[in-house]
Amino acid sequence: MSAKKTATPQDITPGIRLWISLHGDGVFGHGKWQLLDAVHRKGSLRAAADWLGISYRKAWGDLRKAERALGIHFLERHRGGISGGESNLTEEGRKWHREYARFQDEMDAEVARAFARFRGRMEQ
Amino acid sequence: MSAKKTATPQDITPGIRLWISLHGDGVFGHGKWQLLDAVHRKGSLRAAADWLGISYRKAWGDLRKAERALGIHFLERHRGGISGGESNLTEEGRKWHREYARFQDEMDAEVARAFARFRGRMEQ
DNA sequence: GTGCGATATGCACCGCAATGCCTATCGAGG
DNA sequence: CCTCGATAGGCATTGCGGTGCATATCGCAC
Repeated sequence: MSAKKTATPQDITPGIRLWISLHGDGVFGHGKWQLLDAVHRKGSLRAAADWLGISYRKAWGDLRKAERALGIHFLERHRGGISGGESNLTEEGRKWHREYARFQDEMDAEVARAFARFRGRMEQ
Repeated sequence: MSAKKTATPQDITPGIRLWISLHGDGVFGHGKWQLLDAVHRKGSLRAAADWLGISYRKAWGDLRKAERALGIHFLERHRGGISGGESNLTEEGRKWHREYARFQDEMDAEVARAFARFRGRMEQ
């Protein structure tokens, strides 16, 4: 082991959380993106919630909040039918899903760079 | 008013939160930076807490957590004396205070740029 | 050696957001 | 027309971070 107590160990990592606010409060972030992502691949909000390990109640509430705040319909919902119902991303939903991911990815890469510089400055 | 419900209004803004983790949990972020900042200009932890509008209890606990986790002494504490005591940033504390601010500033600038690109992609 | 005000720390309590429980409603299919 | 499973949503509960309270210790000045 390298043995030190004062310096910056290797398991110090940067954290970042991004979101999009309307009038100051967050209405879309990583959690809701994951939800869109899960719906996209599962075909229903319920299956998406189960897949993510969160309650349907929360998933539904979160999505509603985002849709109301942004005035966007992310999902095309269908109730009833033999399967009980289903949900899929709308055209605009897919667009958000795709572009937000890119936004997040760009920032993830950037935080790694900025943190490396920070660390460089600290260790001299 | 511009009148729309589906598009992206002008008061949609990006949010970002940065922090530094050790073994996965955050030990230093904006809150603790503000604390260092307040101590720097006030000269005591108590005055800093009052200045920030948080309880001394919390300020003290937060700082202790960060110091223990990182193995760094941010403050040089003095108990007793006619004034009761005081605290000031150590050399290393000032360095963190300065460099973390730069790290944060760089990311703030970056998120503005990335979000502008995101918005540009969305409105076409 | 007494008083004062800040550091130091445990513990009990409180407020609010997240979590979960329960119920209603919908509609294709048999 | 009844079943089934998912959407829809009200409402009770809980979990946890922050606040407050209490107590101890320190050391300079008087």
